[in-house]
Amino acid sequence: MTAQCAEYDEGVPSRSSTSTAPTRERILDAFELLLINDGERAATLDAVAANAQVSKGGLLYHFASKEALIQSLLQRLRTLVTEDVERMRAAPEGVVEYFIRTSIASTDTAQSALERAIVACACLAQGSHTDVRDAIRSMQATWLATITDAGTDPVAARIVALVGDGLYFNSSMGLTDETPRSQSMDELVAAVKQFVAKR
Amino acid sequence: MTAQCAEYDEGVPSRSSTSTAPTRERILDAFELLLINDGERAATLDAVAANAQVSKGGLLYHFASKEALIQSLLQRLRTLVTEDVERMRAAPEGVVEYFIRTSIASTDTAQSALERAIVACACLAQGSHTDVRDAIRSMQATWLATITDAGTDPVAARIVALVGDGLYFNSSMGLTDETPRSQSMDELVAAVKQFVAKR
DNA sequence: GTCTATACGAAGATAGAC
DNA sequence: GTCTATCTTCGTATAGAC
Repeated sequence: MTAQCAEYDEGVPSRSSTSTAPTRERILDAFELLLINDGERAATLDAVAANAQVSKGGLLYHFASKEALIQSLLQRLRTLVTEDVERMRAAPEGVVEYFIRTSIASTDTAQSALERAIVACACLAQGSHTDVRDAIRSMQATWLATITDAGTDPVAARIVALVGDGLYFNSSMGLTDETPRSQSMDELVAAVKQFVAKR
Repeated sequence: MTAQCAEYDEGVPSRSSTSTAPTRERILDAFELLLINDGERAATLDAVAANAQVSKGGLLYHFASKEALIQSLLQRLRTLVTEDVERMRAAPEGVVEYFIRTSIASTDTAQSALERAIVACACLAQGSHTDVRDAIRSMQATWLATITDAGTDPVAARIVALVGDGLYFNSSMGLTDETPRSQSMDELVAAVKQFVAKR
């Protein structure tokens, strides 16, 4: 195992994925963005291909079917969650603050890649994609465990987790103007931490 | 205005809407249930018609287009929210407890009708239905105002609202086995109330 | 690896019979 | 009010050229 895995310009599908990233990644990014911005219904193979700047045939060379596209997105989510939990465990500001702040749109590259994957998968989860739901449930379980492992009271941990879900719910459904470093976020974080400390 | 408005067997589309309710309501119920259980993609006119036990032509007599169907669902939501806020304001257990407990699947008829409408609309809101998003945002604003009007500290109110959103997020996305009177709900309510009281 | 062309079914909507 | 065609467009997927 050498130390490559260079990741290209990964995580920055800034301009509708007109990036120089390899086709496969560009397609996955386009799929993600379509799900986030326009919902499952709009994320058709045609639309994905157009946004990734390949033909439908080109897309289907990389992902043999729509199902394959979904599975790859799920795989991306799982990888990002694993990495995130490690950062969370190591966070100097503490697990709770890290969790709350990263529950809304971030400008940090690694973090926002995760958020995009989550919101995109949440869109798919509303349909009857059992495996997508399972992945999200498993992610939530991991978060909850990480919070309680850090010594947080179980009920408080549950509330923290729900606040995070609430933030995702809002961001998966249109504009939460909020940024992770806004004043209202600071107040929210302070209040939650105060609550957790008192239990 | 006489005191009819009998509502038929409204609010109980228990068995896939095989009810005796008038066709229009049966169709709307079927649309709602399809959105909830199988997502936006599955809620096609064909599927709605089949579940409401009318033909597609019959459906389109009552609702001239899919858009009309959506608008009627939105109207139903707005009506139910208005009624709910009145109940919330008058709730003997207090605004906060009422809000938290009614944020998950209820067996109460009036309450569950609202929940169904919300979850169904949340599914639609992921697409680019601007008006659906607006309706949900307005509903959230009303709730938040009701909580703060009851004397709750603004930051605490925001946390309460987020916990509610989190509960909806989970229930809009698959099984939260939770019931409004389970032990874990009692603990959750107690903890939230304790937090609110201390601010 | 990427494209064009095409098959085929599904989804929304219309027309008109009963 | 409700039904059965029928039309059209869209979405997924395949075949085969470059």
